Amino acid sequence: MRWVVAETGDGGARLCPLTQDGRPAGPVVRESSLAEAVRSRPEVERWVWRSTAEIYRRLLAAGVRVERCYDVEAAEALLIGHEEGQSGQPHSLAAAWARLHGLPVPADAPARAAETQPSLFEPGPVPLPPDTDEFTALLEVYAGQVARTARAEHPDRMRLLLASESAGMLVAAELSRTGIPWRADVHREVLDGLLGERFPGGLEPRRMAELADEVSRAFGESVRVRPDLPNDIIRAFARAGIALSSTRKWELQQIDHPAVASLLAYKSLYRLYTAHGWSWLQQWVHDGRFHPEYLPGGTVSGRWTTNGGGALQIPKVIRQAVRADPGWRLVVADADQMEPRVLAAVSRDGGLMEVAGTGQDLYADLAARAFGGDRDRAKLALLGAIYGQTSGDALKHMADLRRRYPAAVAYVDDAARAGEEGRLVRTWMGRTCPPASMAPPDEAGLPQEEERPGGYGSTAAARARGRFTRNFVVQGSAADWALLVLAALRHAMARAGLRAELVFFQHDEVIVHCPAEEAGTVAEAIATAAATAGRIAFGPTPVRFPFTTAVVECYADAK
DNA sequence: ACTCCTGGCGCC
DNA sequence: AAAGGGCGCCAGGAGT
Repeated sequence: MRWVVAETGDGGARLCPLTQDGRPAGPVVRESSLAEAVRSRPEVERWVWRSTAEIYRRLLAAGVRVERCYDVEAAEALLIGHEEGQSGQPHSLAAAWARLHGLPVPADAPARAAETQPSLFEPGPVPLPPDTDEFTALLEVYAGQVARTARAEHPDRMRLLLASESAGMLVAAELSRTGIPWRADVHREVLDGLLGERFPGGLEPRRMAELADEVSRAFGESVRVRPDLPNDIIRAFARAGIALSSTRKWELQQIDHPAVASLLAYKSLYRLYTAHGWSWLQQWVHDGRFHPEYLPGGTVSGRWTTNGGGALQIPKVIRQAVRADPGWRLVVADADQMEPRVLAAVSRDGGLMEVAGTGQDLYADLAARAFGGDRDRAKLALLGAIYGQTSGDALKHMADLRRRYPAAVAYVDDAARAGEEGRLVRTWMGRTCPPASMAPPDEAGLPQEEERPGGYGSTAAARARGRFTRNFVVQGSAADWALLVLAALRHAMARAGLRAELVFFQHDEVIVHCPAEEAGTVAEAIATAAATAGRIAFGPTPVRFPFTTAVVECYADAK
């Protein structure tokens, strides 16, 4: 049975059981401790509450684990996007309640700044009107959501999406609390080795200063050229007779000039220094763990983001600092060619399903069947189809692909056309892209083309939106599937009573930290979770979702 | 002092 | 060889 629970502000809670359609199925109980109220009711199948990030954080701190929940604010975001194409509209309980009653909708609270220490000025939830209590509002909004879900385009898939988004919220809260094992001493060794020693007074570390000098010298001028200022670099190359439109790496690599090598080396170190240097370590790693704050559904496509710490952009060289505890291992598992396999499953293209029905390297298989054995070309073609690439050999490859896998290409082409015409697209489970009017894509620098009324016409903006929606249906459906993997893995690990802990998630990759003797069981659980997720998300499908799994002591050794 | 924007690059 | 989708983060610079 489902129960709804709301905090009362004094550490207590109000709660009651719910009927199938979301109305009270018993008396409302008031308890003095939220944690005790939940802990003492293990028979509750799913807890309905306002916000997992807030309530579950407190429950975890009190040592209370929950198996399933329904996050009303997360559900509101998905439902409002599905119904009205208003992704990004306010989705707080207060906003949902106001919409229900036809009242002015309050804005969401601003995103909390990333901080390692709790702030004195936690913004807290968006307040309800003074004469409305949270419990009542929660009941009304939830019952409304149950009814709205039944009216979705695919109610069963929408229910699944709401449940898995909520599961993601539970996983995120647990991940943030657990953190990633992080050896600050190893991290410092890497920094010392690559960047050299630091000097007092906020100066650049030695190696960066040396490279900056080399860059200046290579231009052979008396003026100093600062490699961290793109304008400086472009002007210096211009004086040397080389015209650049930017200082991007791929553009610099094209030119022949003695400054290029040092400049590229500097940029690489600069990046490391600013993004994952000593101050990052100081700010984010405590007691041997890195605790990023995960935000499930932080992107429109359903991928997660993190708030501060850049947890989803950990550079390869820094991964040496991620080490298992003594006697423990890291089980590092990433889904093989997740997005092409998802495309096969959602488009139901016969040929592509057949290729994706093997556990083998999908690109190699694809290459053997359609690209004369050229794996790189096959990979490029398929990713180009998903990303909307239009240049280079992409168009020629698209033609090959379209002949061979017509339904798959038609699926993404349809999504692109919908986007260009200003329509909405959805993932397989019903996550919906933002409406065209909200975020008109902007292709700065391109000549403006005539715009037809009522849409983008065939402008650069229209094509950009087409690329976005083309990608959305694949990336988003993959994100939906990944949520189900996480949920299934979480349940399996809990059922098995392991000491293993999930410590990292990044789009198509999970890391589990576990005693060495549990590693085999964990690896099996991941494979099972992947298959389960595929079946639940897409129904019966020949498509397989293999993971590459490595059992290592150090994250850097996984690939 | 602050906020916002941009360039660049890390990850998927 | 060339530059397509989603992000976060940092530093510098412009604007206030």
